Amino acid sequence: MSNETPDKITIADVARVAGVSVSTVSRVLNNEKYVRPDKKEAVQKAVEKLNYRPNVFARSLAGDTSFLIGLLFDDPRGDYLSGLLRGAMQQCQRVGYHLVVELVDKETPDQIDTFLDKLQMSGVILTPPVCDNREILDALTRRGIPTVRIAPEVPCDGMASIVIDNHRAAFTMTNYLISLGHTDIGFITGDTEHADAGERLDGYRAAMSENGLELNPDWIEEGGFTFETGLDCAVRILSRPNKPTAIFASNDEMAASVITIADKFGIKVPEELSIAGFDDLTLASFVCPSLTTIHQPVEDMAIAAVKRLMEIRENPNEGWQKPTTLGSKFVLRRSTVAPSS
Amino acid sequence: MSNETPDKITIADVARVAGVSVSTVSRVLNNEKYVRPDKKEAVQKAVEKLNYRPNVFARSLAGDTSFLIGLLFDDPRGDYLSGLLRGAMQQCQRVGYHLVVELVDKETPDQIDTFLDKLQMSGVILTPPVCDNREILDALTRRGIPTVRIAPEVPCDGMASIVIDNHRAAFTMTNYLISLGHTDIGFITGDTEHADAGERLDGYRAAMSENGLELNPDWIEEGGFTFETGLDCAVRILSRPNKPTAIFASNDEMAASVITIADKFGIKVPEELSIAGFDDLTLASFVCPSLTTIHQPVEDMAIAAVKRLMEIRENPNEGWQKPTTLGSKFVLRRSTVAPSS
DNA sequence: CCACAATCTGGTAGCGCTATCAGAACAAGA
DNA sequence: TCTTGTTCTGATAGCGCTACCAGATTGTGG
Repeated sequence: MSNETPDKITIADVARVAGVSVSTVSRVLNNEKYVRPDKKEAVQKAVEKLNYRPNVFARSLAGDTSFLIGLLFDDPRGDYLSGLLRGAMQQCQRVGYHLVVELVDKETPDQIDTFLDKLQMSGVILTPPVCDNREILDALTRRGIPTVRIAPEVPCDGMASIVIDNHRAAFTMTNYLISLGHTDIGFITGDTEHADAGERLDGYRAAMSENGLELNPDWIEEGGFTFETGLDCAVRILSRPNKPTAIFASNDEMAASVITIADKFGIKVPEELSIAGFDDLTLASFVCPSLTTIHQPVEDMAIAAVKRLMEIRENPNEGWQKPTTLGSKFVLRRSTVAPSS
Repeated sequence: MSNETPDKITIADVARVAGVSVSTVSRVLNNEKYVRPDKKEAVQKAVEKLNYRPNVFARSLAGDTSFLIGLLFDDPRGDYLSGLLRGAMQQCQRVGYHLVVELVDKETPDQIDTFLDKLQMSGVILTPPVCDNREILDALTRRGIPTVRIAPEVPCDGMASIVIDNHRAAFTMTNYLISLGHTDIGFITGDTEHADAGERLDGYRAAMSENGLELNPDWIEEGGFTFETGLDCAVRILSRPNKPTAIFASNDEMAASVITIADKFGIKVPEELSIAGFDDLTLASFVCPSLTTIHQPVEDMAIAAVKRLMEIRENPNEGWQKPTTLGSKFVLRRSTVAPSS
């Protein structure tokens, strides 16, 4: 009846079974050099046989790595952030690390110090918008903790980052709309504070000018990456006497706003107005018509972040500040067609 | 220039400053009794002054708690799961614990053993559908790790759980539809494997019978909590010669399916067909018309889970198997109106 | 053959904390 | 006064592991 707790197996047990010293076992576990192949194998066999798992706490206390990676959030909700979480978990699992998540509350900024001091993180991943929080960046730098920022806005010396090719993606989307026959293409920007927003706008501009199309300032509105701001922009653009035949919104939420407003204005989508989004949130498939958009490889970005962290650990003195850029993907759905005229 | 790593402050430093022994400091830190108030205060002052943070690894290694709570996911995406994550992070922060998240991969089931052996979790929170995974439940039970399951389907001896009042909520919603004047009310169930699904169906049934309304089996279809299964159910119900004037779907995704299909069939929503959902996902506000639904207190459930874990630690021998039930909230939006006839 | 380096191996001192024990201080009753 | 119990305090032995050092073993060139 009594299902006793299985005896704790320590490194000493492994050493005994393998017929070596604890030092040697430790060496094998940490993949150090200077271990003879036969002993290495013996240790591995013993580990297997005893089903031994090294204790993270003891390792952390004695050594300098904790095998813990911190993932800092402002708010984990939404497709984007939870996609990052998923990717990070996957990759951590693969490399035998563990993910500790923490909310970064604006009201209690020094909690980050507590967090970093209590758990000696091996590395930290910063998600937007936390990745641009100066206090946090400083706290991390001060402690010399390897850090990777995902889609940061502002630059930060010597910190690695993972970004996507916003410019190219926006360029591709705009080009696609032009290739359908659109010449009157509106654009709704994101929050201009955000680097992504600017890059997407630039990509749109580049495609327009490269195709000899003029930008009509009446059709370019500044949104804020939210459904509400998108509504305002859509109203402004679609209230004008001359309307564009297509609108490219900087993200899916704002594209959804455009659909809503077009509906209110009695403008048929996509027949009278093509709409393109960016991000490929789940809502992009749900809205009617479903959104032609740009799919961000969110999970891959998190995976890349963890990989980057491992590289930094192994080679701390490289120049890691150059961002890693991942490619995005064009997704064709129902919200874009050739102009009707 | 050189921003030196701040000297590590240990419990010994605190002891020296406070003029007591490390034992006493430890006692204060762990809130043990048998410490004179004046010494306690001296220690607290010293902690404050030195900005001391206890090292989690040392505490875990020496003691029996790790101050880490595990949150196990099948997939963290979607409003529901990321809401849980947010709640759990919040509450952990409040009580000075930390959240370690892990993906439970079906392909590598023994990874959970590794996980549990490596990091001695103080407690574990199981999210659906992981909370019904037998292997994991066994692994946890075997180790005697305090566990709380969120919205579990199947019972499990001696394990705490957090649930919502599905029955009452479904009853309320159905009653609301009836009060509008609907008598022909269809229902789309969730995955029948899931306990939630059955309870919601029962709530609907109870309200119908209590109001003297008969159930029309033509209008009750078995879905699977997904957008796709919802589409099928909607098609089946709305293809019938006699259609209901309202459909209550067991979750928002399936309610969204009904909107889509009604649209295809040329049925006006809500004028000709009222639609109610359940869960209050973000999509409930986005779809057109926005969904009248039941809001689940997702974050609160996670908060309750962490609290429960703390209670279990403090009082391990209580009967914790009784589920904690949280109340849900009726949310009125645009998808439901009185029948037109 | 030796000298010297390169490659291995084991012993052991902690990492920072808690658990445990022995004993001090104090209170209350005989 | 001396018990007896209760409250309080400090010394110290680890928790399981890695870092470091000292020594053993092997390889290489003169």
